[in-house]
Amino acid sequence: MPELPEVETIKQDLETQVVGKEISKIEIRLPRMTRKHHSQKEVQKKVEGRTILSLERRGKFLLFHLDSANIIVLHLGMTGQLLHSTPQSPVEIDKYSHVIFHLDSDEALVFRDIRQFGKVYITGKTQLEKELDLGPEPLSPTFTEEDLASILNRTTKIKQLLMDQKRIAGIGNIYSDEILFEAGIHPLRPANSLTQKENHRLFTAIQNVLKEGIEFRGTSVDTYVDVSGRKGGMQNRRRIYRRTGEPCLQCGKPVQKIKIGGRSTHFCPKCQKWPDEQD
DNA sequence: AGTACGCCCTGGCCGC
DNA sequence: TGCGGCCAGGGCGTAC
Repeated sequence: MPELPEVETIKQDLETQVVGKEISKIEIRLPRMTRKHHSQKEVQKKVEGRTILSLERRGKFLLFHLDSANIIVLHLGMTGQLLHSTPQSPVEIDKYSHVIFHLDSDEALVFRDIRQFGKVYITGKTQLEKELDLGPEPLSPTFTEEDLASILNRTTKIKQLLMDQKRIAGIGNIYSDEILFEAGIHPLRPANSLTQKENHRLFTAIQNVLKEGIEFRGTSVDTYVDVSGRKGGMQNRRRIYRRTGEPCLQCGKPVQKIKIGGRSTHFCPKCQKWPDEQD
């Protein structure tokens, strides 16, 4: 599942490879991937012949700023991949290759997505933020511990809150489990029950875990690969996610799995306690 | 308004 | 070998 570190890795790689290049043609092989409010022709008209001026990541979204008032918005969903095809290493087009951006000099960006939860659409600069409707960027220098405290001011379970894109952008199921383990906070805790000390630990864990994810080029626990088709390295540094039954790396107790809001949640029952159980 | 939940989609895995 | 059933889950629409 591409979350903030995976999308950031893709963005940084692509920046050096496609900025300044022209999109000669967009090939939409599965029209439902461009759902939203656009016809295929409308998308083609707004994209074809345009140059990619810059890339940006916002939460789990990858944004292509064009030399017009428009922006290509891309979300990789659960199983999405964005592969850079070059004449030296061409990408094979298969039944999961749903959208292809053809670039100058026989290059292309291939949007592959097995489960089709991803999407790509065009929007204008002025309505971008309103359409994305995202909370603050956790790795932004302007994001403070006080900002986090104000986000936590509600009864929602902390795990669900960390995954709520409207409250804080970019954290999904893998990194929320990793962050809560790192902070020593039980995933079922009401967000507003965290002490100031725990709030501080959570803030630090968010920064550290996400930065580590970027440093190790993302988590390839499912289908995630970078623009060259290579796996990340963060799955080997996972401390809790999908380690059900395995010993906790801190205390040795078996890692437990529960469902929260329909999502599998992994935690250590000893290291992630409720406050009144703490010694 | 804020929260909860079913649904979309497909491959992989398990048991019979 | 084949097949039904279940699991994985981000975000969106709908219901309360």
